[in-house]
Formats: sequence, C-alpha cells, structure tokens
Amino acid sequence: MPDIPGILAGSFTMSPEQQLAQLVAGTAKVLSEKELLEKLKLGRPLRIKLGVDPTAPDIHLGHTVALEKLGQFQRLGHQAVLLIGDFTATIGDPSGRSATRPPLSRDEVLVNAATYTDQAFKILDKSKTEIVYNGDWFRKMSYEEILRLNSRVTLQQMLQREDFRMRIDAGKEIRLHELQYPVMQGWDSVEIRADVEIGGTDQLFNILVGRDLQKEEGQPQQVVMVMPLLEGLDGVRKMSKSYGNYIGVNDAPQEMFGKLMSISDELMDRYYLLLLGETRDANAHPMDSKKSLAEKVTNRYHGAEAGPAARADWETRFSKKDLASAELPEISVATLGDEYTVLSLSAFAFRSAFGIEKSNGELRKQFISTGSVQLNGEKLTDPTASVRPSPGDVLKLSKKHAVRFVA
RNA sequence: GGGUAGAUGCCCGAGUGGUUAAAGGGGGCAGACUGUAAAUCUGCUAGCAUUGCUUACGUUGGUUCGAAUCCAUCUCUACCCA
Repeated sequence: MPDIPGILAGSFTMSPEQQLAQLVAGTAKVLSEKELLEKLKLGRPLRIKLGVDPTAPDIHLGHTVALEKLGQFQRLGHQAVLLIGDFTATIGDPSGRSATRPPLSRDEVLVNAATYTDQAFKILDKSKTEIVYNGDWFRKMSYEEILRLNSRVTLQQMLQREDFRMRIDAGKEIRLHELQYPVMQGWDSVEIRADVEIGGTDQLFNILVGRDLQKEEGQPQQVVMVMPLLEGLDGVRKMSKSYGNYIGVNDAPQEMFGKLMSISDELMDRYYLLLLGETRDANAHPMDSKKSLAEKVTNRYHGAEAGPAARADWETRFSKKDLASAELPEISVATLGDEYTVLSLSAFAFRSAFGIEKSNGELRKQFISTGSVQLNGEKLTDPTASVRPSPGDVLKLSKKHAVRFVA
C-alpha cells in the first residue's frame, strides 16, 4: 500500500464551499455532495483518482471531459492521481459492452498508455500529477490474495450490473474474468487511498465497488463523481469516432478551430462547461464566445501560439472570405499531369488534399453546376472545360474545402 | 422440434408482375440566407458516360416477353407453442 504523500503546504485559495460549487458544475452525478464538502473541509489536498484504460491509441475531446475535471481539482490544490490500467486493460472493461472485449497485448497497452499520458499532460500539470500503474500491485498478487479479495463481493452484487444483466438476458456469454473487472477497479481505489474517483457515467457501478472495498478495508470511502458523455459535433449523439462527429486532440489547429466554430450555440454551452470548466458570458455575442472557446481549446492542444493563429486565419477565410490570403492545403503543379478538366481537377484536389473520394456524378451535380467550384473566385461551371492551374492559383471546391497550387 | 411474421438503397419505411434506380421521412452533401450557429428555402444523395449503359430490393435457382413483386431452395431475424 503506498504511503500518503506528505501534505503540501496547503494554501487553498478558495473556501470549501466555493470549491464545491466549482467542482460540482458539469457533473452528471456526485455521491454525495455532502461527503465531498466534508472532505474538502479537511483542509488537506484530497487524492483524486481517475483511471484510464489504455485500450485505444487515439483520443478525442469526449475523452478529455473527466481529465478536465481532474485538472480542476488539481488547480484547486488537490492531488491528481492518474491510474493507468495497464493490467486491467488486458482484461477489458465490460462497461457498455455487449460482448467480451478482445484482450490487448501488453505491448499494445504500453504504447497506448504513452500516447494517452502525452495528451493528458496537455490538461494536467505533469509535475503535480501522480501516475500509477495497477499492474504494479495486481501482477504481484498471489492466488490466495485474489481469493481473499473475491470473497468480499457477492455474485449477486456483480450481477446487478446492467451490462452483465443484459448479456445474460440476451443469452450472451460472460467469461468469469470479466466479473473481476469491477473488483479490480475497486481495489485500485484501496491501493490509491482515493478520496474521490472521477469517471464517465458508465463507470458508476465500478466506482461504487471501490467504495465497498474501501469500507471493508477500514478506509474512508471515496466520493463518486461521474461526468456526462460529451455530445459530438451534431449535438445529439455522443462524440465517437464511429459516428464521425468527433474532434481529435491531434486534429490540426485549423481543423480543430473550424470544427469548434461549426457547433451549435446550445452545444457551445456544454463544451464550455465540460471542456473548459467555465460558464460562458451570456452577454457576449455567441459568435465571439465560440471563437474564444475554439481559441482556448486549440491553444490547449497546440500551444498558445496556435489558437490566435487559427483564429486569424479562420477570420480571413470565412469572415472576410479572403481565400487568397488564407492558409490552405497546397498542391504542387509539378505533381499534376498535363490534361485536366474542371471535373478531373476537382476530383484530384479532393483526393490529394483531403483524402475524400467524390464520384464524378456528385462533383458534376453538386459542386460544379452549383458554382461551388471556383478558380481564383471565378466559377467553373463546365465540367469538361480544360484547366491548367498556375502556381498561386486558389481552387475553391466548397465552403470548407479549398486548395492552393504552388510551384 | 413445431408455428407465424419478416429480410428493400446510409438508416427507417412504402411498394405485391410492366411508366420502379424504386414513394415518404431521417441523415448526409451542395447552394442561397447567416455568425462555417439555429431556423428557413432550393437541389443532389448507386456507378460510369454529354438523355444511354451497368449494378441494385437477404442467398441460389426457376416461371415470364418482362419480377423487388410469382414459385422453389437456403441463410438470418422477431414473436408464439413444446
């Protein structure tokens, strides 16, 4: 069991009540606010646990919501404990799963964990974050200890869980090791001596198991704090790669900025709350608020220079509609063949600059005949006309897609 | 094991022998308007080709001048009975 790190000269700038108000904002559920307030009143830095499963290599803003909350605790002077589930990842969290998750190899897990922490430290202060790997204790456990741990929970408790229940009802298999997952996550909390555990709404059950085990061990029970799922760009469905409505933390600055500008006003309020932990100024013009949101988020992932630059470029391009001075993907004329029609050039530009395949029919019907395709502002409405772009020319394909030709 | 209903384009869903590349809605895309917001309006939404061709209505085969529509076969799904 790790020692509790020495209490840092705790100079909290906010009263427990003020902290509470800030911390509760944006959460889906806190069990309970009363307990949290009591802990805050202890006057020492609380140990805030966030467990991550390094199962996917790339993360998007939806994954950062819980991290942001952890960061908020950290900024208030509490101890962030980032738990890397290197051991549990090899089992796979059954949360929200309708089937057994394929196990990951240890190497895959470590690679994913590294990219994850890189991203996490864009939100968290690395020097003040404690990182722990649960393999450190689970790999050492003897079978005897495992049995002892398992004797603390009942099958009935585990089966209360909705995911398991549904799988039983549906006649789907549940492998016994999957039942271990919540127990292990719970044990992590004991090892960490967590005062608070943060997770997504799907983590509620697992976090509660942590409370049970802490009680068994005679520890104070952790406060449960679950965060809502972040809606994606459509404002309706949760942000997910498979829905194509996500903003990747590795998206290029301009792309990130642009995607953020395209969200609805309602969604903007959510993003303010869940991504920045702020409330937007209701008196400001929505567009200005959105620009400032986009700038802050872009700064966070690409450095303080990136936000203003992306903003300036966005304004040049979309507010002033000045494509000529905007930063655009470039295509070298040297890579072009000799013969190009408006049609084939559009297809080529879409493919090479944006990786988008458009059928000729679609290009003809939607992009060319509508006047969307323009060379230096001049509409190219004849798909069969031949064109020969020169360096410096700007080809606009649609509102959001344009390229510049260079030598 | 028995019975019933069903399987249509990205999704939902109409269509029961010919004018059906397949109604309608959703979603998506493009344009107009705008704040790359919302709302609204217009158009597109199988592929290739300058009014034609090819591929498509779970599978395979058959009937027919002609089938998503009829017959057989197989696969799958839902519900009911044992």
